[in-house]
Amino acid sequence: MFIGTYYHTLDEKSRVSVPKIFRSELTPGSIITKGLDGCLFIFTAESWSKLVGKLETLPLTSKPARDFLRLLTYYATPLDTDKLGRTHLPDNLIQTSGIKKDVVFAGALTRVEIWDKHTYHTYLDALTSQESELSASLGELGI
Amino acid sequence: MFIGTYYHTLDEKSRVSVPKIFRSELTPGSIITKGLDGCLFIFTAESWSKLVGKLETLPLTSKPARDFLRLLTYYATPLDTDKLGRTHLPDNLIQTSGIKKDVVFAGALTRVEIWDKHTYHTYLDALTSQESELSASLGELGI
DNA sequence: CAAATCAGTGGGAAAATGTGGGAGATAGTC
DNA sequence: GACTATCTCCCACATTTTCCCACTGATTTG
Repeated sequence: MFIGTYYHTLDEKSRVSVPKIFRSELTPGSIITKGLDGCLFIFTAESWSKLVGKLETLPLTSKPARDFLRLLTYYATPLDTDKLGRTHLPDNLIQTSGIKKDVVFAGALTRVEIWDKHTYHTYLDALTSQESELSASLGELGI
Repeated sequence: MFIGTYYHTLDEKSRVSVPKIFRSELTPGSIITKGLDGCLFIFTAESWSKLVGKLETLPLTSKPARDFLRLLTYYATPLDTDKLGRTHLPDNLIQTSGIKKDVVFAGALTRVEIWDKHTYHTYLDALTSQESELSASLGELGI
């Protein structure tokens, strides 16, 4: 289970430290790819294969299904870290997420999300102002 | 069952003592996260895992679902205490709750709530003046 | 009323983590 | 075949975090 928010920096070699407490769960086989709302997703091997299982059932004839599948798979790359727990971010992932230097890792239960710091705060500010509407609408889910 | 109100102070290292009588129920696995109305929630391990079970069923494709999930998980952090019963509050929780130095722990049956002292009193004053309207609207809930 | 114990606060030291830089190896090109 | 550029691995330093100890104030008991 991934929770919490952690700040790190991208160095000149496009390396970034994976937060220490996430490492034990992000075993080899984890996949990093383009996410939704402007962030990147890191899936564990397990949650990735669950997602792939669902994607494979989508009909080839549905354009939104093809688009969604491509978004996830085109950008996907294995997450491998060096001895000190840093991973290399490919250029296409850096560009699509708008990551500059300051990076935010945020836990979202089954996945880790990576944000550019500025994008993250913009997103979170918007979220906070919708807080009451959100909690009201999800009260309907029995939460 | 958590009841009562207790005052403590945040030190320069962002540590705060958990009220003694709450500790036995706040076993390892308890989670602090952003609450509603400006306070923080401490969930017991049990109530948190119930919540997680529901959150994990939310579809990845729903924007409101992603938003709500992030609101809860991004701010979440394990409540672990040092040998003297203090816990560390991460910066994002301090900022979002407006906690300065004086902190209020308040029991709310299944959870503990943490307030900035000033925010707490402002909230409570407003509450007191609405008492009669409140009791009226609660009639609708069958209480 | 006094003494002792317990809870809360503050500070200091040691360990661990994050960041930057450098060296070596590999691959591609001229 | 050699040179250059890129990528990967490794090491060291600095900062942050965590653990431990001591003091103060309050409450309870003898």
